[in-house]
Amino acid sequence: MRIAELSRTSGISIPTIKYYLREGLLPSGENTAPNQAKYDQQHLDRLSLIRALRDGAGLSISTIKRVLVTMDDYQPGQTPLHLSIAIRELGEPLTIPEDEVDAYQRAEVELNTLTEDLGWKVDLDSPGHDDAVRALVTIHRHLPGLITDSKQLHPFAQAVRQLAESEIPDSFNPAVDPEAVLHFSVLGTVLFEPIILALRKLAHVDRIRSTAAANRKPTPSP
Amino acid sequence: MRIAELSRTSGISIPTIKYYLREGLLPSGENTAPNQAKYDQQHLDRLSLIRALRDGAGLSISTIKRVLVTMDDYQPGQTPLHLSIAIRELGEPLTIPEDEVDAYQRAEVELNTLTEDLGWKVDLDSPGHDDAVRALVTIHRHLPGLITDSKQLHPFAQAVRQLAESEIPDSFNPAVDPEAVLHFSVLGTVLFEPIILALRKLAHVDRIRSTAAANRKPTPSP
DNA sequence: ACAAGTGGATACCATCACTATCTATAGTAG
DNA sequence: CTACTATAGATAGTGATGGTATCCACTTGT
Repeated sequence: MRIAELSRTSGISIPTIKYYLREGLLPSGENTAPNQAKYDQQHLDRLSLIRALRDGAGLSISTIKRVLVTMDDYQPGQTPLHLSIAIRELGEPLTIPEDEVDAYQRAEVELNTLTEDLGWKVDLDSPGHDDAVRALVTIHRHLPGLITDSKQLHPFAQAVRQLAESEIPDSFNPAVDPEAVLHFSVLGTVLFEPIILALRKLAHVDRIRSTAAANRKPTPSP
Repeated sequence: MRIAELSRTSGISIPTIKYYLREGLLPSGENTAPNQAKYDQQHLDRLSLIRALRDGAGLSISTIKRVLVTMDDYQPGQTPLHLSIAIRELGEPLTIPEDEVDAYQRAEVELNTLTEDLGWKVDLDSPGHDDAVRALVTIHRHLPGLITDSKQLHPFAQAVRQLAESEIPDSFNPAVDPEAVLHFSVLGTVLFEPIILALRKLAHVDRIRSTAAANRKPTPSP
């Protein structure tokens, strides 16, 4: 198909498609002449993936590019590691301002303690590691004293682990069609994020209403 | 204190402070002359809150403004409702493109079914409602057929509820210093979001490594 | 008296994610 | 063949965002 059809089918304007081509998010079509190229289903799929990453978690074009490049690196036979690497690219790489090295170091130690206490098999290269460190630093900066001991995070982290268990059942086996798993995992990681955050807010509301109702009855005369 | 000290203490440049003043995020200082004003601890607190909302969840200036304006509306005695309203402002208001009305309607029905099934006491005005609808629409668009029945989300939603329970203990009582609760709730909602998402990724890694290890042993000869 | 600091207004700037235009050429209907 | 539209690739422009920078007529501190 030619670019006009690609645009019509995907619902993305031609200038935008050209922009994605320039930025290296979309591979060029196969040239049939210096100013003619043909595109196929792969290009449609790629455009759909780009939009999903953008709409789902509002990823920037440069982050999407990193993810896609890593996904394209995939060679059959290297699944579990590669899957991690691709998902790690969803976060921004950690850059530590020189005047805050120790804040980051403390956060990193805190995170290591937490994951070791819980027995999680993760390491510094795992996706989420850098994001967690960054988030801990931000919390300590803006709510200092809230977390004085990483043990305080245990119930919280265990609840998040429950969440992960509900997403990845015991039967999960990445050996089945690794490429599909890669695609689905990246997309699932991103598309469920907003749902989690939204449901969390709803659960908070329910929780506050429930505890308020429960607290009202036992203490009718304060 | 004067603006130079406000800037030094908060670590935010004078032009940026003036920008926040212009945008209505920061109230003006008390004028002592046509070109002199004095600022106090409230302004420092406000600047810190602005940065927390920005750094924590990357909220836009306009969203932060909406949140702050709502928080400022607070009148003693109206806590639980007001708390909800302030937190609802953390999300973008829902605007439905006219050509997708039914996709949004279906998502809304799906969400209502889910919360009713689970017995959550929430309504259309609850914080998270609009975000959840938006997120469901995005999932259906990019992974059509993944969720055919809202019951599929039950384990997932229950896990999120566990999370909320770990954050809001049974003893939670908003009657104690409502203003502090408001401040803390808004900040907590935002600052824990990146931690949740990061820990989720780490939990995924652990889960995949664990299930991979478990699956390897029972099937030594495929 | 005078340098340094201030509030308020306005202009400017860099980044981001597109969007538009231009040119030389290719496909295509009559 | 002609006339027309479509195309690749290059370059330039746009609107929104989140600040910076400059200017002015003043105060303030010394």
